[in-house]
Amino acid sequence: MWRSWAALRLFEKQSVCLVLGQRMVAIATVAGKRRRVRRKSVQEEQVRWWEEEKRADGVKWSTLEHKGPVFAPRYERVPRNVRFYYDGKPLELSEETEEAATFYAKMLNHDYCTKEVFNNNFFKDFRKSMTPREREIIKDFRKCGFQEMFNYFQAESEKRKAASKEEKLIKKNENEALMKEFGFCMIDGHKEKIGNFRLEPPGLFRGRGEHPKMGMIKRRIHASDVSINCGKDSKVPSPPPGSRWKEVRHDNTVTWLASWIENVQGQVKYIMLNPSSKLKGEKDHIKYETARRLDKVIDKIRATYRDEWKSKEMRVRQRAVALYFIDKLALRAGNEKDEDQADTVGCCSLRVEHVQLHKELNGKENVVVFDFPGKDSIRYYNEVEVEKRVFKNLELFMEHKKEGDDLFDRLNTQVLNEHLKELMEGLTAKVFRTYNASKTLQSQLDLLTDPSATVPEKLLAYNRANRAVAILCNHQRSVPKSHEKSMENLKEKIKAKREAIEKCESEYNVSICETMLPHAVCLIAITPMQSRDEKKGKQLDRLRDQLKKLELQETDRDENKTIALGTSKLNYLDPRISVAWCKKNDVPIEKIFNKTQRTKFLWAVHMADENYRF
DNA sequence: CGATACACTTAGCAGCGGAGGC
DNA sequence: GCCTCCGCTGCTAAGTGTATCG
Repeated sequence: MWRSWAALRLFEKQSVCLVLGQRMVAIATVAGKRRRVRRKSVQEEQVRWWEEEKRADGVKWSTLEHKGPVFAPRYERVPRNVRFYYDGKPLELSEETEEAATFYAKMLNHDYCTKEVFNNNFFKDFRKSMTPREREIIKDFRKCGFQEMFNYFQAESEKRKAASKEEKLIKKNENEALMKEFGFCMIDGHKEKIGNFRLEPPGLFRGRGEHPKMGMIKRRIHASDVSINCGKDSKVPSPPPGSRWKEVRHDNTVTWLASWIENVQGQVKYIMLNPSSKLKGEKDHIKYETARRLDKVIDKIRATYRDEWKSKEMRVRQRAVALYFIDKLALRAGNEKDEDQADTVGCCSLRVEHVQLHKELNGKENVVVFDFPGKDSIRYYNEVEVEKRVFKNLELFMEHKKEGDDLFDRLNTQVLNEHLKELMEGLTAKVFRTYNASKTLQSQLDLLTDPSATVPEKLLAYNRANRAVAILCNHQRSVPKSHEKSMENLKEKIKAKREAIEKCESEYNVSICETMLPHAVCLIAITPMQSRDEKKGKQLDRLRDQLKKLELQETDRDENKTIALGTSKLNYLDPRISVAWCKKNDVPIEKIFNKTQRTKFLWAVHMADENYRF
């Protein structure tokens, strides 16, 4: 029934090996029948944490040992003939200044360099990095010439691409060696993959949207900036020769291995484990279990907030309307933000200019038009028909307010979350997003899956269900540069395939006619004739299959051009729903989860059978 | 009580490598 | 065998939410 169990098992093993960083040799015969997997060493498989007891509160691990982070490669000066120009003339720069100049030069063909804020911020920091003499000369950004440096880096990049196989292999091996040494840690006796074991290299800060700090220089991180977290009795990672860590601590109530403070925004950055790790997997599992608990009380919560639309207290009304938006539209909570960040909002931080009320719009009544920059400055635009009571409340909330005023002036995320905590243990605003996303996937799959369909058809159904979630969560992407072209190519291919089918059909008909010749003539030839027919018939079937697949691909790609499916798959959809769907519908899991996703969701593959329901 | 610090999840994008078409 | 293009992966910014501070 489940054809791919064997394949799935194999995948698990591969994933496990990947996680453990072991070498494995898989031998496959030509027929693919005798498949043996040999391990170099017998080591424990990945922790089956989902079969273990939960740990006492707050403590995240007992032992933790690692090698510390990998530092960014040190700066190498550009060749002497690659020069920075000022006012049309070459100008020799000190090492530090030159490095800063290369940050900008590398981005010369980027959109960022057309933005005034970016250029101003860069130039300000650029001047800070200069020697007094340089600062005396370089006073006007418009007189700076980065082109030669830019050309140099382009050429270097071309060179790298054109490198020989051997050179590339050497690079690859070096990388793997680094990964092997620094990419893993030992935690509670198990080897686990680290997520980001390299410190962020210096460069220019690339904020999203209209970020006031874009273009500022993100400085190089040294050992003296880095805090290390590891087990008390473990070997402390060694800093580069001649340097010391900022601090070494042994805090087992947190999950990070190293941290530093980034200079542009003053935020703490961390080195943490890969999503495949027990620590992350457990947390992920809990997240979905919380969302499932919400399912049990959601009717009551909805009834309550509808009731509260009528409350005497403005505070309660606002809370109830906000919660309705969060539930119905999957809006984010909307924490307050500082002035020195891009101006984006979520539910609680909506301002009056972000919503428009229409008694009637396009044949719908009581329409609220949302139009605001959300996370990552992605535009949220939605025309929503709402209950009359909500509409009336919004009119009330907006009374006597001007642009820039908060829509929900008696509400913030802390207040909202405190209220939610009363309704259900562990309930916060973001649980609604997880809940509605997973719930939507489940119901859409139920709706769209035809059990008798082919695998490609089922996959289209799955993608459409996934897409419904991505739309709900407003997971957008910019239309890929190559979209137009790739659609054309696909159409071309489809045309060609149709022609091939026509051709094949006519040939098939001819050969059918041939077999209808008088028996006597055919007797001797019957075997070859039949096989030729069979061959044609099979070819025709295959071509038709291919055509169908292409057509499905066309639909899928076009529907997907501005929608990103990955984010919801990775962060919002209970993977057990997908696993169960695959098992039930005989779709190989690798058709919907790539290798990374399978490693991250290994727990779900084990936990869910075909009857799992969210 | 509001501000700030901290920890951790969620997000889109760029660059790269390898599969698949010619 | 070469080239194109597409998906994967790494990167790091930008959110959420709780704890702690003053």
